[in-house]
Amino acid sequence: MNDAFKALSDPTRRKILQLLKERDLTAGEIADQFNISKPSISHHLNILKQAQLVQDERQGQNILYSLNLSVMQEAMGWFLGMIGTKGDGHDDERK
Amino acid sequence: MNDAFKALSDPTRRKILQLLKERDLTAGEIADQFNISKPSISHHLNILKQAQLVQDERQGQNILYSLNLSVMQEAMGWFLGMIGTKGDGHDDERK
DNA sequence: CATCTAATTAGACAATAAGCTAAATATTAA
DNA sequence: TTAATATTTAGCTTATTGTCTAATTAGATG
Repeated sequence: MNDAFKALSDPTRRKILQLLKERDLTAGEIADQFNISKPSISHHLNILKQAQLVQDERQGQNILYSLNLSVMQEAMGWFLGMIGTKGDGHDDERK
Repeated sequence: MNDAFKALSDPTRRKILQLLKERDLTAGEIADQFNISKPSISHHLNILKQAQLVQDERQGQNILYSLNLSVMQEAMGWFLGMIGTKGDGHDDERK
């Protein structure tokens, strides 16, 4: 979960996720969208993979990346908890 | 928005936000919850303030911090967009 | 005004992270 | 098996970040 937040803190990685939202892409197709060297993109992809935000699958010469939404949903749960009723779970706010 | 994601990437700062969810706290009260020096906490608070995730208000000798949920809601919007229908907005997926 | 408390600012330092080039691995194809 | 393509791994450099101590600012109080 901490890995996910760390991974999401980089704008390049967030953009990669947005690209993968449209469709699955190979490492090369992803790299083509950025002015960043392929090894650097590979590194970003690895960080996203560690955080379980993406999955990869070799398809012949290519490696196809796809979104893994389950961790993203977890992260969203964190926000929901944060936005929920102020003070929930501790103080007694009943009227 | 990028500042918000950056701010959220640190576990100490996320914990600060969770404390503030329960109730508004002074800088000192926040610092008391951590094994980290006051200046370091002050720095974290400043990052949260830059990201507009918290607000501060001086009250006499103390400075009271409180959550600002609007940016958090924006960030959650990002997740909602990500979790929404795959490929939305670009490919034609009508059946 | 002198002093005490609360909090921040300044400056230093070690660890982390993002980027690059060059080299290595894996797969396909000639 | 040699060559070509796709991707990753290794190693390095620079920038950013989290932490600390010491010094400063701001308000409250004797």
